[in-house]
Amino acid sequence: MHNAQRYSQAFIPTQKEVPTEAQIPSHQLLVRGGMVRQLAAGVFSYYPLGWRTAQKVMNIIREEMNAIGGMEFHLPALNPIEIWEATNRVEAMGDVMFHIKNRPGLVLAPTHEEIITHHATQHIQSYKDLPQIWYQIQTKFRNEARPRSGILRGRQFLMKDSYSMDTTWEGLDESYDKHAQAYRNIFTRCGLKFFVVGASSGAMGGSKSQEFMVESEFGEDTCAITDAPDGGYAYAANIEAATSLVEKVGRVESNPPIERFATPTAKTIDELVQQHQLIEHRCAKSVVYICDDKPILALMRGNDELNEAKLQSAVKAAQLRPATDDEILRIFGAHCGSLGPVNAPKDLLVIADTLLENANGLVSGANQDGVHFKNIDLQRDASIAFYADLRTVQAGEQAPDGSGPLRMVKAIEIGHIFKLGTKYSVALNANFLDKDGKQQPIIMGSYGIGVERIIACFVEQHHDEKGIQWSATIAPYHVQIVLLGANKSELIRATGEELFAQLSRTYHVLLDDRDTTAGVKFNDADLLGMPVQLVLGEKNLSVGNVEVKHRITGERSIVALTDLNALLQSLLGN
RNA sequence: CGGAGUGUAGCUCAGCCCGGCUAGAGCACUACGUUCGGGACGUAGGGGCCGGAGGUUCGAAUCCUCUCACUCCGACCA
Repeated sequence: MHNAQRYSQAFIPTQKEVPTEAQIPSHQLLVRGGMVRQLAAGVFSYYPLGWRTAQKVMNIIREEMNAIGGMEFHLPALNPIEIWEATNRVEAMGDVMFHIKNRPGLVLAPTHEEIITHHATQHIQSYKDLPQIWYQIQTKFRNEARPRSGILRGRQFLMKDSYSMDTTWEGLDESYDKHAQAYRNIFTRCGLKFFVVGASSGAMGGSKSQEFMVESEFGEDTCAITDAPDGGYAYAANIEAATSLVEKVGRVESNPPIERFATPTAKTIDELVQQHQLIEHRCAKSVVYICDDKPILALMRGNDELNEAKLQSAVKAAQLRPATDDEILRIFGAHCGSLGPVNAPKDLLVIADTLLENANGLVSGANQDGVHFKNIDLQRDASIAFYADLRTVQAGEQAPDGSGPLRMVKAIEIGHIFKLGTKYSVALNANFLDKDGKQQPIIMGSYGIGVERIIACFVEQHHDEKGIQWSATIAPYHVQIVLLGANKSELIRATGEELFAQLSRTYHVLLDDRDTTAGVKFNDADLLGMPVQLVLGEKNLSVGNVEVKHRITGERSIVALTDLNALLQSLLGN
């Protein structure tokens, strides 16, 4: 990478106006700083400054991947469709996969599990060939229905993905853990504040998976987190998995027999509570879902919200959806305001949230319009197939590890690690001979990082009203030298040249030698956001001093030229 | 893919309802001069198929139809 750049010869098209298509700060600043430019929806050109940062991020990734034994590949974006058909993913991807119109046998690769596995099939023969970690940092193509948020969600994007291949499940665990640590190193070196959550593996197949997340109001996932005293995160979980410490409803001492009562105008829990002076937590709400074509009644505490993902894993359903009003009427003979676990249809699966475990003294619908039961004892009066955690946690509840009240935040996924298992190796016959001469499928893992998301998330986390505040690790340049009145002062010109030459031996330096006013240069410097600005002006320089501005803290100090190197070292950590 | 909105100069926008001289402003750009430590000022300039196609009309940036693109909300999201 070129270490020394004169601004007067560079292509850095900055602009004052915020582009209308850019809606979020990172997108706005990257465009205003002349780093990226949108070409079409979800498609971006990287201009030289933006590309430098992208390359620095990719180099950090590369170093950390190499450190865990990764081998870098360069794989084709054009893929034969047959390979994707072998794993059924043409169908699974559906519209997300780009197909080539005038060459129907080819598709654009949305990821590379198939291609990697294909090459493994060709070359991996023996357990002696394993383990391997293969990775690539390349452009992927996904026909997103709605690209948005600048480079956060595009139709073509830079992604690092790696694939581990092991002979044993223990080996997979090791490869997975290596990646988990490498990812922490990568995001930390890039200067991101992030957290890790467990995740469902979704359509990828496989078992364990974790997502690396960055808190952002522009995120597409919701997570429950608690803050740690050190400024990091203590507890973190996707809302689909998050739990909290909430007291169970439990049992009350007096346990009279079940009793019907009329509730003609109570259709909701709130109305029920209000009209009949009940305790909300002792009302049991019935929610009906159709899970793989079978109806299921899920019993929730009061106004607790059911989480579909939790329900799905509790009943191990491939598909599920809320039952329609018609279906409910047909199944229960009552409308949805009056459903309950007592006298439920015979073959109906009834499950309940763990907060209701063995509770009594409950109120719930009687499966007859306008009628509820009170004094329900779930042990005595209902037949609950099993209890499971089904409820969505609420902000303010205590985290399960006791680390404080939960905050609900939006988050952006910047990395994802999976234990894939043998899905792809089996489908594509990627086998090896073990020590006993037996053929076994390779045990795989798959690990992705969104390169551009790192950049966008970094800018989201590190900017002010003037511009970006790069960390030294991924800044396009470390130092921006601002020459003031160089056309009038030989001293400034000469000193500038000298510093430029000298500093670029150690740092990446941008020399603002343009013939323009100080204000323009200062504002561009703040917008571009190099961590250190060196301001060379007549007054300071005439007594052997320069001004050093630390972009991140905004701190300025006047130092003697002779002390400059020491200060730069402390600011840039080099 | 459903709903909403926007397309006029490199960028941000006005003009459109209510059709009418050569289509405007600010920023940016060019030249000259004055400025020169926080987006300076003056003077003079260059730059437009008013997203595209069709229609209505004596006349369309403006009205109608179709189409394309982009943005937002939703659905979707390894």
